Amino acid sequence: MRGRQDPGTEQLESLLDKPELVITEQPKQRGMRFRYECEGRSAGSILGASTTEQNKTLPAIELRGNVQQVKKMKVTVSLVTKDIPYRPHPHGLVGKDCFDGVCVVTINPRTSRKHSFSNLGIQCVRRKEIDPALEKRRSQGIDPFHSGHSKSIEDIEMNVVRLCFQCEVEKPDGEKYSLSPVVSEPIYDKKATTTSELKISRLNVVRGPCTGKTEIYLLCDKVQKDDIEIIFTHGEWMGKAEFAQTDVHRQIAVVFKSPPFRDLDIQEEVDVQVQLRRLSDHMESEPVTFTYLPHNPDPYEVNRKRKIAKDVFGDGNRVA
DNA sequence: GCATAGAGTCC
DNA sequence: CGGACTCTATG
Repeated sequence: MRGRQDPGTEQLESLLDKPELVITEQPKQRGMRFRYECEGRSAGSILGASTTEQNKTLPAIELRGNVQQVKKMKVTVSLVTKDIPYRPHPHGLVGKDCFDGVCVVTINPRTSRKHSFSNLGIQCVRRKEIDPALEKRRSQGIDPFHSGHSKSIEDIEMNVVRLCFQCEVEKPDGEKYSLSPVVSEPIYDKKATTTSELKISRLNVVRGPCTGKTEIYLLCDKVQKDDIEIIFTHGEWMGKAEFAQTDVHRQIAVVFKSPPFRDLDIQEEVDVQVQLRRLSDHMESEPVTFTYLPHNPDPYEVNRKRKIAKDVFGDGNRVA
């Protein structure tokens, strides 16, 4: 920019001049339960977002830029609220390198500019401990975005946090300065039904007429009766199951009626997908299969006999 | 008092 | 780690 001849190179160099902290592996957003202090210390480990069954990854950060100007770096990880302004969160981090709810690591970027965080757990505080916990953060000097810890904070979402990485860099001459803090994607408490993963356990009926109205019992992990729907899909088509909130039994079962399929004249079975969907965040469960059966308005099978006759003696386009 | 669901504990 | 239990808040 600035009318230089080679803006690409200049841009790159200016980037290199300014060290910058980046998250190279986000934390996995769902699947981990926040643990209370009373549940013991091993609060599990936050995994990386790209974790698979075969290959576990970990949340990781990296210092980008001109590392020659950095003697060492101190990274402080704390929890902040999901929404802006990112306030200190009363919940704490426990596990490796964690003390008083905060994780601190010192890194020599000339040795490794990356760091991955293993064995990080989220320890939740009880509601009555929110204020003391926030007071503790204040005494620790943790307030990455200078939110000022605004006073009445009963409206903190307790089921979701973000990791916040603060980085203090020390130059060779001993001078220290702080980089812009970086926040991760939100991490949701698995135990909270408002945000947990949706899962269909089983259906008692998996086949029914394409005209719908089949009564089906669905067992599932805990849902909220006022925030859930059941969708049937097949390609572009979608139908919604019919049920009332009173048909949701203690959060773990739903009795509903299948919707009619788009095509009531199907001649063969059609498999469709059934999913739970949360209204508030559009999260969907893994699908289970339901099979629509042809409606039979032809009790004497006149059409079927005609069809057979056509297939056998017809126009020659069909060969058995 | 009853029912429901969220919070917190226990194993 | 996850199920199940108890306790508590709400209506």
